Amino acid sequence: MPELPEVEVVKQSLNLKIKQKKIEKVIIKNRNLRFKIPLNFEKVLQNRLIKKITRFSKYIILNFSDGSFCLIHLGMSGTIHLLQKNSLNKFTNTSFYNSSELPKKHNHVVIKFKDSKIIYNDPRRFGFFKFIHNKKELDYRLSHLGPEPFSKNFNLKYLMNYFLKKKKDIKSFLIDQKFVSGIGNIYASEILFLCKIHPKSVAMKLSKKNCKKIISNSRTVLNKAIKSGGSSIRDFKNISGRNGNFQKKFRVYQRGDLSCSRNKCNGKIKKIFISNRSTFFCNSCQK
DNA sequence: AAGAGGCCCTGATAGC
DNA sequence: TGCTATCAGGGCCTCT
Repeated sequence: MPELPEVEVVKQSLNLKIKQKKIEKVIIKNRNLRFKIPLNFEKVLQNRLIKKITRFSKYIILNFSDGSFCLIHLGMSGTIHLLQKNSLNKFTNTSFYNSSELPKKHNHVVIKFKDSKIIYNDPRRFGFFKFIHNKKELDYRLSHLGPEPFSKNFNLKYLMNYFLKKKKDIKSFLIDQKFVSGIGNIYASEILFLCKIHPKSVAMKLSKKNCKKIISNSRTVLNKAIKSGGSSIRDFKNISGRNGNFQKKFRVYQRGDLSCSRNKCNGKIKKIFISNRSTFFCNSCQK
């Protein structure tokens, strides 16, 4: 669920709240995330100063002052909550998420600072925390990822060349992080709707014009989503982004059987499965 | 090389 | 009421 825009919103919030803070203590309540958190993780992070928080694709990166990093992935259901000490020295939830109450279950990781702490909650445990020693190791860890949609490397030449012998459908490539990184299942459908391209279109058969559309609409959709604070779907009580409003602007995602919202289009939104992932498109204007 | 499929996990929901 | 089945999907893995 957290795709590039949601992760970007969390990153921005973290930069406002925990930049230049020193980690006083780390508490792991459950090590069994996507990758097992090693036993020395708490000690390794302790006393490190967070210089800044950056993001690549769907990864959040804590940049420490000594050149090391902590790589964080939210998986599908990961959320980060911030608690700050009030004047009575009690922690109050000033979360990045709407829920005024901290979730009771699945609070796996706690990182404490002098006056605040962040809590990582993840019911499905598809996310992870990983300590990275230096820039070289970070680059290696992320080296399998394709360019972000915003990158100048995500250009017409790159697409045309990449698609040369690709017989698979375009929708699968949009969510393939090796091709382009940051787009997930929700935004893939939204992007193709704006392009008027059918999700099952064979990649190698796409015209230059359509490749250009894919590039520009990927950027458009993700930028709009970031400006709307990301998308919040399904569990509105707990996972709803504080400013997450983009779900209200979905043109096709989760709109199966509804009429197409495009001007003068009489089509209907259809839901199909591509590689076991739900995919939404208009049966009239997406060719 | 490319593509298909499976697995990890919990919670919400549907159907009986 | 309580049971079971299905779906949600990001990343990584294996197999052909």
